[in-house]
Amino acid sequence: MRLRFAPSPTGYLHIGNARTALFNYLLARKHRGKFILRIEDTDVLRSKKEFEKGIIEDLHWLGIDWDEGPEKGGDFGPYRQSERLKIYDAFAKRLLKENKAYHCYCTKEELEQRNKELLARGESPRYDNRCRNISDSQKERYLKEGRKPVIRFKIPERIIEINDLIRGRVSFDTGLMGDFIIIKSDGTPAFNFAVVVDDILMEITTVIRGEDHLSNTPRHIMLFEALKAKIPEFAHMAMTLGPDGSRLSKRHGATSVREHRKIGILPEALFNYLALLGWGTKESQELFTKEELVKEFSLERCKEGAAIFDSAKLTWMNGLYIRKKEPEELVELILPYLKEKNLMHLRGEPVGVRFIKPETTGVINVAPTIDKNYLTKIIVLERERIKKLSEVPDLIEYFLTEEIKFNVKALEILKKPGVKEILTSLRQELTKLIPFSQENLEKIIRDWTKRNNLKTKDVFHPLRVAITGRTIGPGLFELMEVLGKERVIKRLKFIVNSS
RNA sequence: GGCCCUAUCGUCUAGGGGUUUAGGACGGGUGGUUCUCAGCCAUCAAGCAGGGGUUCGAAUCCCCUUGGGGCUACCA
Repeated sequence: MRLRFAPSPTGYLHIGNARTALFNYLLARKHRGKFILRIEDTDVLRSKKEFEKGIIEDLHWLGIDWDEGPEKGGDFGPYRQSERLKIYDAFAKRLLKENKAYHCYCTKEELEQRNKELLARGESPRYDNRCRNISDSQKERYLKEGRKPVIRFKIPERIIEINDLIRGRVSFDTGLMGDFIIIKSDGTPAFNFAVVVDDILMEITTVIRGEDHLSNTPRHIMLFEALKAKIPEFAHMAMTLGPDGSRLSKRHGATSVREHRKIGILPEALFNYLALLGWGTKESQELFTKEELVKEFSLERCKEGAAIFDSAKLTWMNGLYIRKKEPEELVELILPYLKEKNLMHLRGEPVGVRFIKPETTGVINVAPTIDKNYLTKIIVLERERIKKLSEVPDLIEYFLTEEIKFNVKALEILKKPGVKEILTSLRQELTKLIPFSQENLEKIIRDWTKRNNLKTKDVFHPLRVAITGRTIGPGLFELMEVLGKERVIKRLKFIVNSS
């Protein structure tokens, strides 16, 4: 079994394409077949090397690997269509010779004009095959005019039936189609031709692709037949839609794998989530490891209807995977985000984290160095609140800056009558405390609260706000222990002394 | 316009003629745990697009309508 994923490097890896790649990958691995990456870069204008690189990186990041491909090599290469131009040319010549294709001299403008007229008359816009039997003199005249011909495939009129692995029998009447272009006037192959030639030569046995290619499949089948090649099996998977049910596009937010990676979605989460889009098990299982998916996946269980990409569910799943990670690993994953927000400063090995003032620009105001140990402790406290890695800097900022910011709600709480007195008294109590441990803190603060006939709520909350600047966060005592005596006292002092 | 695909809670889905008062998950509501948030636990609301058939019986099979998507490009 040989499967392939054939992206066009005209942009970064789209979520929908990533899902196509994933399904191909899963099936290939399940059946211990070969998975091939082929770059369809015949659109010279839009294709960019940078995107090819990006797609390869993103696939790897997602956890998808392949057996043959442009960087990897293989016995069926080259795997970049731009490097196979001679091959397409030879196949086109063969069709020409066998009278299964012909040169067409119509210009883009002429075609456009004719289609417009057809449409105006209420007829179907399509090529009228007029160059099929063009005379030699006419041909010469066109050539003299400087027209560059395209090569069109001569469509045999008949009914073509596809036995799609996902949607069953689908039939098309080729009599309704016009002869289509296989070689463009610049000599490069049209998509419909290049795919077929490549799938033949790369001995692809199963083609899994998006439903947008279903209507192209009869054209492909005609070409396979004309070239006397074995026709592969086809499976057309339903499209991935945006929240409003239209095609997933930029206006729906993050649509590329890269963007998701950037906002801190874990590859395992995206992998798992994507698999669930248009596929599911009898048990409606939600969480799968890669190995489980390879084992469980099947085309028979793919849904025919399109699926809407739900980022809320992805986010939920991401939180789940984050909570499953070891704190040490999470710290490593978070480092780039902290760096980006200027919340840490990397220096040599091992990586050290230093305090800096949040609004520092230019010269970094060096503060006490803290290490990954400290970060790990922080992450342990905050882990269950993390949904995306990009949220972490904001979540843990008050652990990493000397001066903390107070939000509006926090300020309101600090302004309440009696709060300052409570904090003043509490500060004295805490100054004496050794060791500054969670257990110790809880005991002494609870005792103090009881002794003063106060409700825990009226003590704990202001205390939290005073030392973190915010009303939400991890458990108060564990938070205080991690923050450390020095910082806690300093922050309390700041509040108490301010008017 | 023509052709093709498609349709179960807001979303992802289970269901493939009777076992279904249509199950699970996300999201939402409520309650509990708790200084807060998150998490966890409990709980609630929410759906077979509409209309015809077939059948003793239909979410499940067929047809039509409607909605959505795709192809109809010298894009892929």
